[in-house]
Amino acid sequence: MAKSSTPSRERIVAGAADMISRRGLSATSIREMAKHAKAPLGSTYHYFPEGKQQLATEAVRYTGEWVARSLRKELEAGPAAGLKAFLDLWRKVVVDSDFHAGCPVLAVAIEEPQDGEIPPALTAAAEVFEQWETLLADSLRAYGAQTEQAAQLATLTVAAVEGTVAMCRAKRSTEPLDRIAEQLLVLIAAAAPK
Amino acid sequence: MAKSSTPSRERIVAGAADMISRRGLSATSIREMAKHAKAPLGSTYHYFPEGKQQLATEAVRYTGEWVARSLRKELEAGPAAGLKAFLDLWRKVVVDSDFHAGCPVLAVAIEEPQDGEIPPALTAAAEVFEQWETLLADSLRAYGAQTEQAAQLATLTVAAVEGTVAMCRAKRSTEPLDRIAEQLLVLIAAAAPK
DNA sequence: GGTAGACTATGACGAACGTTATAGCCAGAG
DNA sequence: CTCTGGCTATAACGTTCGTCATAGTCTACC
Repeated sequence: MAKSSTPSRERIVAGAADMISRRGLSATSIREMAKHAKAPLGSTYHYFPEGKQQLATEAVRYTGEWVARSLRKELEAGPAAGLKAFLDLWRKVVVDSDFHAGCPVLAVAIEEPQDGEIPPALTAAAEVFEQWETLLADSLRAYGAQTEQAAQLATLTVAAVEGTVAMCRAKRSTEPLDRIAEQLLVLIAAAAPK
Repeated sequence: MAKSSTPSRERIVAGAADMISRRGLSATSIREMAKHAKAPLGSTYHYFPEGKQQLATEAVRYTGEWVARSLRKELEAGPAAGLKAFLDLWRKVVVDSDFHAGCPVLAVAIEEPQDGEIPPALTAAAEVFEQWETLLADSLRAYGAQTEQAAQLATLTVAAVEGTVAMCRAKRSTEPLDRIAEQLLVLIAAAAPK
């Protein structure tokens, strides 16, 4: 008992994140998530008793932490290095999946809440975006950027990368990523001189 | 006969674009699209015999042309005016829908092709992005921007706005749009001085 | 006024959906 | 050994999905 850290549970979450990033939340069925993680369907409802919403929420947070970890590490070398890592990470996701996968956080963010209630997965997506922005903005400020400028630039960076990943998938090319990389690197160099 | 320009057909396409922008493509059923346009289900298969994919493709192109029209008009006053119109247009979509609607082109762009085939709706999304970028880039060049710089800035703008619209929905706030607006306006003013 | 062809109404098809229930397995504690 | 409780296996529930077929209505021209 109390042995709730079975590798099976994390495998389901990681697999769910991958599938959501490819097909979107509502096009991904719980049966497929289970099969993709080689777990029985019953297990998903055992680990995630609140069903699909809970699984989606955890997948978003899982991705958020995965990216944040890389971001935190590379930002130690300054905001430009952090941005490069951010760009490379998403480029790898897109290329390795042959333009099939993207960002699961974005995929969840654009699904409409149909009740009056705001689904927890959407709130989680907002928090993940906020977290990424804060990491970037803090680093920019630490390297000399003005407070307001840092916040604006961080938002621009996260939004542009998210949008560009989607554009790369549609165009089946990484050229959009290459283009915004140049622009963002210049911007960051100018805003955070030291 | 030959009276294929019934208002009913366009109503279905416009309604489909709206619904796709809210819930994504696969979460939007043909039955709901028909009901939303007050058209019978049979009519959708009469007007769009290739089914859901055709309807999605036309919805993407419809939105693409709607935005391009506004863009072309406002860009006559220069790239800064065009950008402002682009931002305002999407801000209006997000606010008027109480953060429920976004961009249907983005929604279609992030759906995985499950066969080896690339669905026509995805190709249409790529073309729409390309069209918006070209409109912006041409205007930037006409006002003095370098060729390469103009292309990069146009891609950054479209991608950032698309990503920001999604962020605004998740956060239920227009603040991200306000932030990137400032940054992009400065960028464009610097790149296209006259 | 009759006939053709554009549109609508209705219902059905198999498949897949999210979710739940129940019975079985199989480790470790007593 | 027995027993408990975490996990699995299997089947079923009601609903909705995309798509198709068919019969009916309506309108515009000859």
